[in-house]
Amino acid sequence: MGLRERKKAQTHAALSWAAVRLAVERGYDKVKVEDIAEAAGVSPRTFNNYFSSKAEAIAFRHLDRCLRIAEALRERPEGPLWDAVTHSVLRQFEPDEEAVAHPPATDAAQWTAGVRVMVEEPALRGEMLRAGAVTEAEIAVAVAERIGGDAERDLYPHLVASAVMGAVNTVIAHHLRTGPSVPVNDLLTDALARIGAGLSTP
Amino acid sequence: MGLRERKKAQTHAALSWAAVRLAVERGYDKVKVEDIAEAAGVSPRTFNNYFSSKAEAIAFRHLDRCLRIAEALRERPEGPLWDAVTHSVLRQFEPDEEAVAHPPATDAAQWTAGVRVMVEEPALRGEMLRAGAVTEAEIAVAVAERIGGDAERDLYPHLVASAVMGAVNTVIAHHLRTGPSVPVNDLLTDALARIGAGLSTP
DNA sequence: CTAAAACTTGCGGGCCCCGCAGATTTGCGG
DNA sequence: CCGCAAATCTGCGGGGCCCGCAAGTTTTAG
Repeated sequence: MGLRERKKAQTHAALSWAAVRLAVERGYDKVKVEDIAEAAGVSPRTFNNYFSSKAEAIAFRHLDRCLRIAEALRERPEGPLWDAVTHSVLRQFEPDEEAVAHPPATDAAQWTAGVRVMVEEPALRGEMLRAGAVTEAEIAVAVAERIGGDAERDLYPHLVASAVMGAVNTVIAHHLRTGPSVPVNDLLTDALARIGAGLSTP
Repeated sequence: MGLRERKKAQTHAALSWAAVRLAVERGYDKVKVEDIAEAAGVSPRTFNNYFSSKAEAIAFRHLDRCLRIAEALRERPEGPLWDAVTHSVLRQFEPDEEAVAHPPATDAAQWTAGVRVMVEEPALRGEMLRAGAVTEAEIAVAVAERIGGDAERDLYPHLVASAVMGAVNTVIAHHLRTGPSVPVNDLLTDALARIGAGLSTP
């Protein structure tokens, strides 16, 4: 990868992390695109060369994490489908090197509180759901590859993908509602097992 | 219901139907809020008293249809859960009296083509997914009521709701992709049966 | 009939997002 | 090391969206 692409990736990341941090700290609509651009060290105009909206910049962190599920699924083409799915999902909920490096500067409680408020923002919810939908399409393709189907014509891969993302989203929401009394991993494992029970390969 | 509320409901419907019709005919970003307001016979300012964004006005038709699923589910508290779910979903895909009355003026093929283009619009996708999420919450409450659980604390109702909406969304997407070669009802019945198999009451 | 409550509308303003064109930086052979 | 072509950054300008506010108008209730 040349210097050019590396710089681009850096700016991309810097912008999205800055967007998340500021929105969590101050609240979504008290952050101007100008602020995000400044925090990332680029001009306001450049912001929109990287993201087509403020919400997209924030949701990009979510998209990035979700897409790794599909990626992990591709890298694990052996074994039963639902084992691979469960493993691929769980892996994305381990502590992340990049995550701990980027958005510190607040204690955990205050941070989660800020996140809870932020994800209520309608524009943001829509954008995050869209990220989930993009991921779903990727997972569907990965599943189709694995079982030798066609993501264009068959319903089954999309059904699986939808079930997976549904379980993930539901568990995340449940976790944000009820707090960390039950480990996320256990919830995910349980949810995926239930959902997967009805979706054995046709 | 007083005159006041009836007029409000009328304006609400007029605005959303006009928004859909214009967006399908001309394309999302060639429709200005001003146009929608004019088509519904109100001032541009009034539009935003009813909807907080252009996308929301269009997606409202989708939201309305989806919410009827939860409503139907409540009205059918007897029998096995998944029978009731399947029945409630299928009912919303019958021809609709209001639907045939409002957006005519084009042949079916051209209309679906327009819809296909429209739903690609990112802002709109997000808003429609958000409508699905709102519905999901409603369904979760309905399911919790039915099985005597608590939508606030239990995961299961949300898991069911997510699975239902996932199946519905997936089937709709599949139908838009592949055309009307297979009846939607059959796809829905099949998808719900598969999904439901893993989610019998815990 | 009258007063309060609810709704509509125009105005003003802030912000977002994008097209365009000129300056700047990077990649690549010579 | 040089200089050119391509990619990128930036400022400017503008269209459009959305909302608060303060009349003006309609509906409701007593």
